[in-house]
Amino acid sequence: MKLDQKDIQILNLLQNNARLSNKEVAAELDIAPSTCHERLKRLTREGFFKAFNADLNLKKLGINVQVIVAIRLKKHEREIINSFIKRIRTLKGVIKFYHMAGDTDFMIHIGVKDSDDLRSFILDKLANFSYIDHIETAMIFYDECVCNLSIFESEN
Amino acid sequence: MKLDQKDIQILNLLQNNARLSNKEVAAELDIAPSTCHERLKRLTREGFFKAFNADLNLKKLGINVQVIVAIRLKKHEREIINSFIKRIRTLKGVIKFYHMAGDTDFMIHIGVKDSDDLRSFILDKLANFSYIDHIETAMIFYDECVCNLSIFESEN
DNA sequence: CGTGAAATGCGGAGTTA
DNA sequence: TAACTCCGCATTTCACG
Repeated sequence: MKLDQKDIQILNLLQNNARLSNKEVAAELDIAPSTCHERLKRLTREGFFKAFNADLNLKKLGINVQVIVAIRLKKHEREIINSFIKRIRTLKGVIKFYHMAGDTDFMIHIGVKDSDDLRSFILDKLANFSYIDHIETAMIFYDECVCNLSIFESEN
Repeated sequence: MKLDQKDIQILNLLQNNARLSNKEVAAELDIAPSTCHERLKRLTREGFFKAFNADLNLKKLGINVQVIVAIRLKKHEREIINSFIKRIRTLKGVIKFYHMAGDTDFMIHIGVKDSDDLRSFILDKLANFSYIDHIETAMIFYDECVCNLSIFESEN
């Protein structure tokens, strides 16, 4: 499917403000709400959006510790990878994970209440996955979604 | 501010489906739309939402290469960190970044069209920041937002 | 719960090939 | 004519006080 400039503008707008109403998007693009609505529906139908996420203020929710846990597995068969991913999805505290090429197989971004919870996360929840070879934890001072995709270049 | 179970449900719902209408959220919680509307407004007013992001299907946008660039700086004065963060925010291709404690100072999640773009990103855009000591790049096979915060534990 | 506003779907107009 | 894209309008549905 071909995207024109208007489509790209819609994607770009919603990327950083996913709760904009159709009317607001239309006003921004300077087209009629009905037109905008059709485009938005089409983009959704065609699968251009993977999800719409609310980025919560974790501090206000008592989540004061954020870390990246880097994990190396002993084996890399697809089956083991898949079952590890399934496991990750169920673990409370997981915010995002990356399956990587290279020395580290997985990087998991987790958020917990305090260092006790972190300890429990790693020792009780993670380390008992039998194929884990190595775990390394690094604290996050600050993280930010930038969402500055190169396809939106022409708008600057 | 105190959050009750309904508030937490609202946060949890919107976290993974930020474009739900007020009516839909209300139906899910089994409360009146007007009640839900007030709670949602209150949560917004009190700053529980940092942002609402659309998670785009990067493959469909021609962004075929995603990597994590791990960066170590030569110095760690606040001024240098801040100016590096400012720089990161302007770079096309940046999706998310983490400011870390430990050996690596920054991890930047970037998405580009192909390996040529990656090369250009690192050599032309990144490496000319004078305080960079070391850059390491690792390819992302797959990444996923899980958003499985521990405060939502009680709902399972 | 009522009012005003927005979402949604349709027919038609303008454009291009 | 056929294929597209947009808009205006009418109806349903929703936000919000």
